[in-house]
Amino acid sequence: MATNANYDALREAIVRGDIAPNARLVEADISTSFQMSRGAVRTALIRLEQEGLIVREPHRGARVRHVSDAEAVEIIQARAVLEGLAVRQAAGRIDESGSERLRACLARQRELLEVGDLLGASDANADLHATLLELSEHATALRLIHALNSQSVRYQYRTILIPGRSAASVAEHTAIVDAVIAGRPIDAENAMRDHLFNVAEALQRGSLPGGIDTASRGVL
Amino acid sequence: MATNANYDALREAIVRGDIAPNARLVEADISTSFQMSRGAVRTALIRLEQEGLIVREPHRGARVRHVSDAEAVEIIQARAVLEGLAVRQAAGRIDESGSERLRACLARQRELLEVGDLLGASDANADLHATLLELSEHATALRLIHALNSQSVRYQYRTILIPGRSAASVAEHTAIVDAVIAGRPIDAENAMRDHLFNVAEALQRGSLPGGIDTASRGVL
DNA sequence: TGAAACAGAATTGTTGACGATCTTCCTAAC
DNA sequence: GTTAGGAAGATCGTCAACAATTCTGTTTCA
Repeated sequence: MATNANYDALREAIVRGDIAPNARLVEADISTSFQMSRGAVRTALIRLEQEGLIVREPHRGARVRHVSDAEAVEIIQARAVLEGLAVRQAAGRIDESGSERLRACLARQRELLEVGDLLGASDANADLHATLLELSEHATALRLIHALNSQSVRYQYRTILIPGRSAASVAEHTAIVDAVIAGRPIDAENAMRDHLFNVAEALQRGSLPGGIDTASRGVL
Repeated sequence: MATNANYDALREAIVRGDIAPNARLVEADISTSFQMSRGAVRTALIRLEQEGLIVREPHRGARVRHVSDAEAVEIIQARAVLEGLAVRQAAGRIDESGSERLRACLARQRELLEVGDLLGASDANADLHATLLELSEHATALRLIHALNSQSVRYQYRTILIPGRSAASVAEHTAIVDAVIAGRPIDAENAMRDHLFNVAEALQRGSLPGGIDTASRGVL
């Protein structure tokens, strides 16, 4: 279906930050630039509003929703408990092939950090989290976390730029993976919670380099 | 705006279970029975699909999504960790008026249970949880929990019917409220988690009275 | 100069009709 | 009796036009 493909394209553009926050989304403009009918644009905007990615005011059009720093902290906290739940379940059903995948993710992230490739390390970080979630097979947690991630991509990878966080990040991830592979659900959950609450605290402390909407876009 | 009111009406009808699960939702039918244009019905269905309340198949109409027992367990687990997060924050910012409201909720539930009014106790239960969430002021957790509740209302209050759960429920709720009022975040979170994970376990054990889609509808 | 009122443009919201696609049922051939 | 084929009905998806509302720029008056 062409409509769904176009919807994904528009969604990606918003999530990736190609469209500036608070910028107006005029239906006619999107219609032309994404080559879809205005009706399709309308349904896409309704879905995006329900997903929390944009806000629509009556007769005033849609804007991409601006996520404040405080809200970003809330989102990471919610991720912390949900991903904790997920890895707890993952630790209960881990097998050899899953263990291998996790070890590979971890090794890759460690290599990239040693080379100083923060961009690559961020991607590896995302891969590791995604792999853990996939192995958990907790569909509900997965769905919620995915939605949360979409809303806060701009904040997603900034924390690794904080001096000292990258080393801590590797240690924390290692603890998580070890606990999951060893089949210790409680430890896995606590490790994941500690990890993400640390990230939230770092974000809350505001010791973040660069501007949010300009400098970090596309770089992270 | 009339459209939003109609949307809420349709949403309520689905959430309350007035429309049977897996029943077909034809746009034209809804259009007549709810006295709204087909366009309005369309937007409402799109929103409801994004909320996870219905599924829409191309050219085959919409159905209210059937939530399996396994999925209901997942939903309660997710609620457990999210409400845990919320009460943790609530315990950090509780004041005298909030404490009073919580004590009132608890007292009411206890009274109703002593009288044997399970229906009323269920409502009081919901009130207590809602009050706790409101006091937490954690907008993100609140939003997610609200969405989860909508998807699993049919399972929401069944657990209190399990022999012995009602007494346990009161004890668990008392522990939560005590910890929040005393300003002990960790204890509050653990108490809430224990409470809801107990509910999840009871549900998982399958020791539930009555059928899901017939007997319990409207009774709980 | 500044503010209020007005007109025009721009944008969203709504409606109705038409086409596309799926389902169902009937018929006919084997 | 069973199955393949097709026609009719039902339903969703799309489109264009119109109505309602908001925004913007200009004019006028104090």
